[in-house]
Amino acid sequence: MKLSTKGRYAVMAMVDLARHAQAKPVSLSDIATRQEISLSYLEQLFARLRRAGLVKSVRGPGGGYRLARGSAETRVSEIILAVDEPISATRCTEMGATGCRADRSKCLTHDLWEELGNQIHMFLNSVTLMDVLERKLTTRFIEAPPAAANSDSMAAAS
Amino acid sequence: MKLSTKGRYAVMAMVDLARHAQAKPVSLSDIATRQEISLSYLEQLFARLRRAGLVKSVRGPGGGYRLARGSAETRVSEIILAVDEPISATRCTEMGATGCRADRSKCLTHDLWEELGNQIHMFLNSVTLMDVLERKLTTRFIEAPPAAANSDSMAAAS
DNA sequence: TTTAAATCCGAGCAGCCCAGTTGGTTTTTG
DNA sequence: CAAAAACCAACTGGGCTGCTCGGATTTAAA
Repeated sequence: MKLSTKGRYAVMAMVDLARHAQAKPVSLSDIATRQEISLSYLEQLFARLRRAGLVKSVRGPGGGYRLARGSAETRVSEIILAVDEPISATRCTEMGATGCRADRSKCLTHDLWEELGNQIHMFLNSVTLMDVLERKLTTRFIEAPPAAANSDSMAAAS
Repeated sequence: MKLSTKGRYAVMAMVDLARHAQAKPVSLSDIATRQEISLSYLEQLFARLRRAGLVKSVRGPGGGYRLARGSAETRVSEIILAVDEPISATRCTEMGATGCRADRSKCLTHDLWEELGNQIHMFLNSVTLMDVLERKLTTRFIEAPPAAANSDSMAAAS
């Protein structure tokens, strides 16, 4: 889960697409002007989205893009995974299955990043385009600070 | 919450520091060789960590760094905030308080990124250095996929 | 049938940040 | 004094991002 601005642009565009979905497909130039993203950049993003099966294209004048599935069936996580390179975090980069597990001293933080990645993915996977449109963001995660609530850090100095 | 590899290096180093904490302070060159991070880069990171009040330095031979607080009182979120530039996400960049709220059409995704940022921060804020050392990662978040469990996406194509 | 709207495609490019290097200076122990 | 360490500032190569340019293909409308 890469989580760069590139993915954000893609999500913005897809939300825009879902919002303006009608009988006619939506052209990229419309999205470009509405979202203030360069047309050519959008083209590159939608090339990936199409290959990932998230949108369908209609060529020729009056053409454009449509969601391949419904807005309630398209998850934000899919969009980001489609446009961002996979890139496995954690430094102990894919050196085989157990490569990093071998010497634990170097990868003490391995589990941490893995778990963080899971958290992010599960959150984004729980949000659909429709959720974003209707601003129904699932705040069903995390209820209260675990223990010894530190309020907001940045306190104790010297 | 920037969440780059830079922050990961800092956390790796801090975990290493917490692990090898004894009577004597830990030198950066020790951490550098153990974690395979360049010494000078570590110096830059620890300069920030020191300014943030997370570590204390001891100069001269036999010197090094110590955690300013205990490993159970140092949260991962603090480390990342210390080394990464703040950088406000969401494109509608800090144009005043209500700047982005003004035209909602452009910032349909605003709430999404904000909520995602909250999720990440809350997770990292719930993990201390001691938690990482003892591999007690709080899996107290998220219990089950919300609804219509889609297992793992990447399925439906044409 | 021509025209033009749109998707498609590939190459290239300026700017930024990351991770690291270099070359010091200061402090402090032995 | 010598050496170990923290400190400090400037610079650099490479990679990614967001974008531009110049096309080509498809196809609806005129």
